[in-house]
Amino acid sequence: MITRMSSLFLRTLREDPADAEVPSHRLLVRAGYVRRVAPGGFSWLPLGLRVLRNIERVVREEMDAMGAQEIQFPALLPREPYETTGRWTEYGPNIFRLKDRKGADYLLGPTHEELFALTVKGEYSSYKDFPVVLYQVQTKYRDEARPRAGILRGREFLMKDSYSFDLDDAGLDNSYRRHRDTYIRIFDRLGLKYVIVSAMSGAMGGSASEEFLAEAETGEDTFVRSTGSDYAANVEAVVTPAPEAQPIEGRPEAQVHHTPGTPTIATLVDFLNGANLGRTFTAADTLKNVLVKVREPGAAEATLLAVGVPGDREVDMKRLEAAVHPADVSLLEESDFAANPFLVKGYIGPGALAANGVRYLVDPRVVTGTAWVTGADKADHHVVDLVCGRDFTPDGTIEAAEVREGDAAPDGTGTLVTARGIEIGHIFQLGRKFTNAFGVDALGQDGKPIRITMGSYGIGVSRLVAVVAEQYCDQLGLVWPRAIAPADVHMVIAGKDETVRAGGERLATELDAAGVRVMLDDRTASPGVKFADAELIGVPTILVVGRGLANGVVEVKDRATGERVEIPVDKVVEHLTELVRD
RNA sequence: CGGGGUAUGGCGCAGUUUGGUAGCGCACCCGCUUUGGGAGCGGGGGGCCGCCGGUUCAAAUCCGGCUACCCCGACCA
Repeated sequence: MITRMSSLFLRTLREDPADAEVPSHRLLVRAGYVRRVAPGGFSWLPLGLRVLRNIERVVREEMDAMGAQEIQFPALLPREPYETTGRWTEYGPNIFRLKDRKGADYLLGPTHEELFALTVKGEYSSYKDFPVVLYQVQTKYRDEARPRAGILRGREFLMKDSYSFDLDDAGLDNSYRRHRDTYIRIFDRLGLKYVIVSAMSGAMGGSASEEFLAEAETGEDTFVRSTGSDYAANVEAVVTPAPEAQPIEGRPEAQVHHTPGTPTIATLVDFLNGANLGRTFTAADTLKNVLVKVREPGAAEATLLAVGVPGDREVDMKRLEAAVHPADVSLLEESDFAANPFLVKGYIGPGALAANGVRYLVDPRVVTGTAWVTGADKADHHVVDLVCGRDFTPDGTIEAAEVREGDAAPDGTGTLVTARGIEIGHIFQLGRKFTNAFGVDALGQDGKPIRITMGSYGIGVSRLVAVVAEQYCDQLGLVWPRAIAPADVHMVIAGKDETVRAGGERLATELDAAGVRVMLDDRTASPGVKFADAELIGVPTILVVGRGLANGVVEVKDRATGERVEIPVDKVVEHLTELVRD
């Protein structure tokens, strides 16, 4: 195919759009790939649509290769199935709802688990039909509170979502594994730098959910990686290595000290170090007990939960929430302290918690035999050398302490460093939540119904355009990987000389005949404009046909490396055909 | 929802303090020249200055109200 820039629906911008911050947004707008229509809503212009379609093609090829079958649901959906699963309410303000002329409720699909489950229920009913994997590439709608960063987070976006249906857990594991392998192939073909992180804490089951995060400074997700291995995880999923339990014998007795004016860890440590106790204390020697209220879904009342973490660390609310999911967490208010007088603010200790039946979960570093400085449940008093397993016994451990750079990696290979990423894929063993809601069964060999188990798997297709742009760009513009580039070769005709123009045209025709996708800059603009646009647009190979033609050579420039070589005209088709094939 | 900012031609901006017939660059159209790194000269088209109301002889500019958008945070996967 030859794309003539003289008639291509394209206008590049010399300046950055004022409202674009992140590189992908800036460049995709400047290079004329997308235009903003509404907050979180973009139109795809010819070049952008090509890249989007190319990414779709890669996704479809790999999904088809794993045996998934493509179907397509409407984006406009009736309320009822979402009412059945409770998500009409659960989604809150995050879905677009609308009414038809009769007043019936509809929504614009944010995701389609309900429809897939219902469709399988409607068509299949024998164990012989399973397993089956269905997918669609569909426009999704979410009423994001704050769309941002161009097409990285929009309110309308293109997503590939697939769903597996299996008879048993082993089948689900297998479907999950196959999706994981397929996703790796897709993201590798797109040339992305990414990590696979566990999306849930260990307590909820290891491989039940993983996220694919593309590395990008502009990413919204923080994850950690090990300096010594491939280990990577969401901060919420980091498992703290527990130290060995220590012998209790020989530990000094616990002693209560009068520690006036020490409601914070810093003031306490200062006080202890000035109290002639014969040793030096640090914040890590103290045990900070933070009280929260936890409300289980559907429960009317919240219950108290005490979380004990080493005093040198904050409680990370996101980690705490992930650890108690699906329950809600909230901080205590003054009225809660008033209602529970045994909670002495700033001086809460394990003693009062146990005496009053408050569930007490501690950081995994708090193991049997470790000694702590903590609250004595009395204003201005702390207890020193309170030994875990002797003087107090927690109800269990919880991953709630903040994760910091330099912490030991859970796999013991090195230390953790933090990085930022953009979620590009998510694979998830859903289990029977939706099949239970709709009663999706298959009749087994023995004539008894088998409840089907589901997996759900998503790829943000439109987001990938921006993610690739984010990872492949430089000062001058975009630099597309060949697999998804809008063309293979961007030919700049430099000069108005009629023989140069004719030579370029002839070459373009030959390249086209050889199966090379050519973007032909046949505009009358000056050479500087054409070179700048070629670099901005980011086709992987730039071919300059100009003054060299008189000597029988043209120039081939690699957009990524900037490297340029002169090639004899009669060799250029062969040369470029090889390049494209690689 | 909290904090900050912005709103003037397709894009990027000045003009608002101190009210007086809306301007610059890019892009676009015409002519001549130019053609290997965002050309030059000349001529031209295009704007209810976000919206509503007020003050005034006169409002982009002053006053009141509203709305939209951007950024940070909260929220969201």
